Amino acid sequence: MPSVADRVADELRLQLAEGILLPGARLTESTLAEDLGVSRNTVREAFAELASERLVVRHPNRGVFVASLEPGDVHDVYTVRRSVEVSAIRGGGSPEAVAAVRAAVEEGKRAAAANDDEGLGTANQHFHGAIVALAGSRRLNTIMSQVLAEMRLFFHKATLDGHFYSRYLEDNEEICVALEANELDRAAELLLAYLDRSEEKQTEVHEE
Amino acid sequence: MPSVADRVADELRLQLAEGILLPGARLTESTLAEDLGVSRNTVREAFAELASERLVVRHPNRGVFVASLEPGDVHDVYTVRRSVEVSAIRGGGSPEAVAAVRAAVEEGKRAAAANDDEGLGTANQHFHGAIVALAGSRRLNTIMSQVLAEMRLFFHKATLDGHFYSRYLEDNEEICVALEANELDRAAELLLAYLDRSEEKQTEVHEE
DNA sequence: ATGTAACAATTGTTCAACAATCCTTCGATT
DNA sequence: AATCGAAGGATTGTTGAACAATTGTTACAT
Repeated sequence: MPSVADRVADELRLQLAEGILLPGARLTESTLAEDLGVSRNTVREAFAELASERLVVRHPNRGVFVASLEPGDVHDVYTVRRSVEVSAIRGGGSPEAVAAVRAAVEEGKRAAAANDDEGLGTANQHFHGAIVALAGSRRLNTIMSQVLAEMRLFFHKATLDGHFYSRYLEDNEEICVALEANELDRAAELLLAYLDRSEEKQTEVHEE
Repeated sequence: MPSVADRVADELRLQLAEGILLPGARLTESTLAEDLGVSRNTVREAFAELASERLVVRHPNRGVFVASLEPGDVHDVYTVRRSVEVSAIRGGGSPEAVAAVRAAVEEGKRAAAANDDEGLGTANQHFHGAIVALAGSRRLNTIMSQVLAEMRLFFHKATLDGHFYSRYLEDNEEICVALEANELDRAAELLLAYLDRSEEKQTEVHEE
């Protein structure tokens, strides 16, 4: 029984992830309300949700816009990821949580075998989500899922690039193996190196 | 010129931190709107803000309530803190950022000298905020300030306890010295130990 | 070209209404 | 007496319309 505002927010989140709404685009309350068949007030509540997730930015008296990456934001996002993911993997995790990481790795392999680029991307996100889930913290999980949502929004082009994830598969496998062997320091190092490399790539892609 | 909704949210945040609104208390839209002289819709927007900060919980069709600690939440909050604070201190930081940490330590000493318990508490929060600020990440900073707001809400009683922070002063000093000497691993260890001890204490206090 | 005054469009906020949902009270039934 | 269920009241969820405040733009005068 999700509320109408929640469904509006979900719809927008979807369109943001799909790249239908591009960064910088303006979201006008009245037209959105009409298009979705809801009231302006409801749209506003949805905006409040999305703004709290940084998917959308409010310019007072000017309107809300799809969030766009400012210089330094790529680094900022990766700073959060390094903090959250590395500490999570350092703490190990329950066998089920580790199994979830493994499952994400396999999901990625299947997607690669099927030449499913989009599947590869979501599998990668599942992988990193599973890493954070190792910590078993509700709050860390929501932090991570918000960061991932931001990345979907910003790096949409990059994820469309086919072999962008190609290398990641082996990385994830290696990290997962280390994790399963309980070599946590090594796993953390690998993950950190991965994140640094990934940041570098994303920074390149985003400079144009 | 903050919006009305923002001011309502600020007012509520204040009352939450002050302990005027206690965990579990119900916040009725209509009465709040009347008391603050604003519209129900505006109150709702403020609620959306606070809910995104976990200061308040929405029970659909039932109303919003001041967030209350469920079993495991103390541990959860400290899991976030360990993740964010420890990684931040491990990365060192600019001289100005380190100076800010030092300033928070001195602020705490002054408060202790003046027997100002409340000042001791806020100084401690400044200290940990400054630690996270070492990382120079906007997102980590907002995450931390939300966590601190949660702690203010939950542990209000504890902060009223005078010598609750007494030991913390020396801890902070020691951590700060290690940081200033650029002994980052040692500083991280000290901080981690501090957090573990703090969690233990808070857990005790909260079990009644 | 520059500044300014009117103008249109959009947001911020209020108000009033109504449907949907929840909680309680009060019976009715067994 | 206890249980169940049906009204009743209260509050939330959502709508629609209105208006003030602010911004951006256009047209005009200098």
